[in-house]
Amino acid sequence: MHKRFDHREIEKKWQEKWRTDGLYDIGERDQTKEKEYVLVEWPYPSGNLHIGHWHAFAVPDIYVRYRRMNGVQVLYPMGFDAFGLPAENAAIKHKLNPREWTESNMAYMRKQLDSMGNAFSWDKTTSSTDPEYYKWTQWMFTKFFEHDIAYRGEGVVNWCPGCHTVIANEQVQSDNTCERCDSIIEKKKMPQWMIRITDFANELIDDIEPLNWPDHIKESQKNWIGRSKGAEIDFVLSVGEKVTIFTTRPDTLFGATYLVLAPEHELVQKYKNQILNLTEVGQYIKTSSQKAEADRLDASKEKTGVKLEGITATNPGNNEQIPVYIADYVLAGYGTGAIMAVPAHDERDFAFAKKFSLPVKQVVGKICGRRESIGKHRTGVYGLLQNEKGEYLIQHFKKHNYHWLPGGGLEDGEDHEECLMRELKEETGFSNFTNITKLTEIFLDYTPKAGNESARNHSIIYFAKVDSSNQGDISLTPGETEHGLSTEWVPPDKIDQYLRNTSMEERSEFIKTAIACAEGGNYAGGGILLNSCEFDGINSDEAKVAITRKVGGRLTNTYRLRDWSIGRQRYWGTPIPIVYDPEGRAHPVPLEHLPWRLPEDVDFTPTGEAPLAKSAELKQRTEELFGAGWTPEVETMDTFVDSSWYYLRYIDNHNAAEFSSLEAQKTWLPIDIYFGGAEHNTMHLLYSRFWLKALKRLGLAEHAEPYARRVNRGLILGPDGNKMSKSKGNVVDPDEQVERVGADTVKMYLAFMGPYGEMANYPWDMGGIAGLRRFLERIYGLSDHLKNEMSEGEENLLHKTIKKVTEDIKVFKFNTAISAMMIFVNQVEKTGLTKGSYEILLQLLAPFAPHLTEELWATAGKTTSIHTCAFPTFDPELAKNDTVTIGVQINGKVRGQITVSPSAAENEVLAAVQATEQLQTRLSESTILRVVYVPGKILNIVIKD
RNA sequence: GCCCGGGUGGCGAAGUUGGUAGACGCGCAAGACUUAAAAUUUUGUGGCCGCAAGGCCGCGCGGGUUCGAAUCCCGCCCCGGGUACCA
Repeated sequence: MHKRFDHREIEKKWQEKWRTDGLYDIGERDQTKEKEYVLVEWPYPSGNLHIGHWHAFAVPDIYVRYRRMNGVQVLYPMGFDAFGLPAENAAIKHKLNPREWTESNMAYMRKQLDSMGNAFSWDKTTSSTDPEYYKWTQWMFTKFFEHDIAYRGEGVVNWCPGCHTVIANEQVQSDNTCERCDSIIEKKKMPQWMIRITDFANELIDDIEPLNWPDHIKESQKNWIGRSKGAEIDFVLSVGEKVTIFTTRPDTLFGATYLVLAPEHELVQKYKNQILNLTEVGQYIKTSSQKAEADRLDASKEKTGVKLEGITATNPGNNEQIPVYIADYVLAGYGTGAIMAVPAHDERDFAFAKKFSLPVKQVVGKICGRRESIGKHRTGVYGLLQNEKGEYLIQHFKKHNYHWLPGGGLEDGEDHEECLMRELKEETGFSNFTNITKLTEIFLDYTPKAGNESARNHSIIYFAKVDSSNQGDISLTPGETEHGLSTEWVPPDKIDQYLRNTSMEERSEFIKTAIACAEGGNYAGGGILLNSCEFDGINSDEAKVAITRKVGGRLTNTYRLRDWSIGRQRYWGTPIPIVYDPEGRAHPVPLEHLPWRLPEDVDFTPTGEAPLAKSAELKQRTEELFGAGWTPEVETMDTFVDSSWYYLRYIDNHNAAEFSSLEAQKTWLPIDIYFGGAEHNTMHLLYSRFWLKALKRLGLAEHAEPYARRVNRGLILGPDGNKMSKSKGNVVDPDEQVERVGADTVKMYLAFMGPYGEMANYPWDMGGIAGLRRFLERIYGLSDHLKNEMSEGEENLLHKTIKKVTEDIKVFKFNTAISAMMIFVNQVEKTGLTKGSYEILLQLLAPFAPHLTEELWATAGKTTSIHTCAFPTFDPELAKNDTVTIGVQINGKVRGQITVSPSAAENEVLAAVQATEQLQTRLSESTILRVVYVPGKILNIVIKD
């Protein structure tokens, strides 16, 4: 019978002791120790800690404690991101002050956070609503304003005509109506405070590469920024004005058969008197302003648009007159808000052209090729095309697990080129390849795993010269195949999909077709132009430059990323520290008047006016400080601004003279690990990365990147497997759980659910948590099993356990670390353990169950905290196994097992297998063709019956 | 729609430089203890066939490569996150 422990008493006792001892306060930087800055996303004080907060804060605490036990000075701060909409909504609903609501929430949540027993560095805390915090948010804004990083610009907002105010996307219902008044929401351009984040777009893309982040997050960030190389080209309209379009495909200029402007494009308003169908156009503009952006871009939805009657444009390539449309698949905020439409080479343009019966003119050829599977060691794709000099471009795309073989298996004495020539002859039936030259190798975007460099994906391009006398049998029309009209280049990884229905028998015919089709162009950036006057026959990459130059265009990058609109017509946020002089010019509020306090005399119920506009005190304050006729800015800042620099305040939270000294930054930055949820992988990470770069540009920061490493956690679901929500009634209250089974159990259960660094979803399971409680109870009773002598295998198991726990904590696989300790306990409960082993187990467990282990440590007679001990180390020799059981396969199927020494040689193992009665019978009547032996893993015997 | 993830027993999962699929925990079943229950404890537990030995099938679905595939390649399906004023 196990002793049960009283978690309520133990946890309370030790939390108080740790607090009075200041055990976790970080204090000054201790230069004798390595530093580590572990950051978790600061919570919004919604009023109640939920189980997701536990998952976010208590599980990384395991790592923090582990590192401290390794002698590292680990900064693990916590604070509150306390401005935001929910406080204002609660205030409106319950007629309270947002500050009171927020502060009482923070006080309550602080108690809840304390109940975790985490090793938080509370001496470094801060909160975004603290005037000493937002003072610096404001100061940085004024610096950005002075350096033109912050500016007054135009932004697109959700405008509710009913409430007469801007509303959040979240407040827009799925039918595009306002959640408060059900009016239809309109997109509206309004003057906005903007941050010039696009100025940093290149740095934000380029600096991300060296970071120790998961590739998928880097990918998300890059995609969000969406850099595309292209060109701006001016088209002259019949009204005499130029319109600048952006295109990523200037090489297709000659295929532009119409022009499309975003409905919001300024020229539409400017020349509305020239538009003959203005009523129809006006109607369309209104309708599209009422559509969500995602709907406008939805490729599956039918394209809409209206022709601007009375206006045409001149294609600067060929001087053709082409019609001008407005269509909402073109966005005002991307590129220049105007495009040249090339239906032959853009899917969206093609769909639009089909609907409006516009001409489609192809100006590059199409992809040709076929998937091959020849012989044992290769599979690949050939693409062939011909340029104007009568040369064939042959592309061979190859993906193989073992190694890359250009063109396939080399025969004796053959080099790569000879090999490819031979195979091309065999495969195509053409015998007239006379010369073949490797042009270039392309490494596809793929990172080889360590030690396996040969396995990367290649594409290799060869030029093959062909005797031109033998081309009579190639005659097909470019652009036409059984696959229909091609409207885009097909990238290498889509070739399989494109060609999958082609059978092996058609091979020779297909490749002939491919060669013929290739008279037009190709894919992968090397296309050849058609129907483009003097550019015919030129490679499309060259044509991009040449055509842009010819028509006076400019090669540019454009970004999907838009400048950051930070103004909010809300009360509960950091006031934008700007005042306007009587002439309406904006001036930053100088440092001596910061913090520019949020006024208290405000009615924040929505009336259509920004809440701060209603403050008499703010008006008066402005006039007093700056003079009569001066007026305050009445907008507050997006809360993403507050959370863009909180990690800088943590490290210097009492500094009254600076937001964060360079000294503190040198000491603590960069953040070594930033734990957080996937929901912040794009916007928050991008904004905060930007913020530091902007500070650095102004000489206010030391580093260019804040987060050296990013780790995502999964999501905790309700017991029913759905996302927790009050309406579903599946919310798990952590306080109840802690009361019932204790903080250590809750923490360990969350750690045990699955690997921490993976973005899976984990349903909460009441039975599962009971299992962890049982485990801790067994630990509590383990001192009954103490004995003086080591049992057989105890030392080996102990060292294996230390090894496993150590290795797993380092990679945040707390689940398997716990499982290793369970295996240890399962064993020693049967055989007993020495006091030494027992104490090491407690130390291993200390980061996971800090209260219980501290209690047992004290019970064992120790007078100092277990959390100040060094983490146990293992001896690799003692952790080794002297035998290993491997699987025996026959023709790839497992037919038995055999226990051998890990270092046994293949012939020894094979002999042992042949001596085994059970396997002998299977082997005796057969011929062994091949034996594959992987030491420590398997022995596979390939036989023929 | 677009971008990024995830999918392995009844459940959470382990196992990924390709090498015995299901460690550990939950649940379930049977036994011990108990007047009984709870708690505790022992044993068993992927599915199908078989008394057993053993066999066949199994990692969302369909193909492929390989002596060998959860793992690599191609094509799909379902679920989750983000989508710029929720934080």
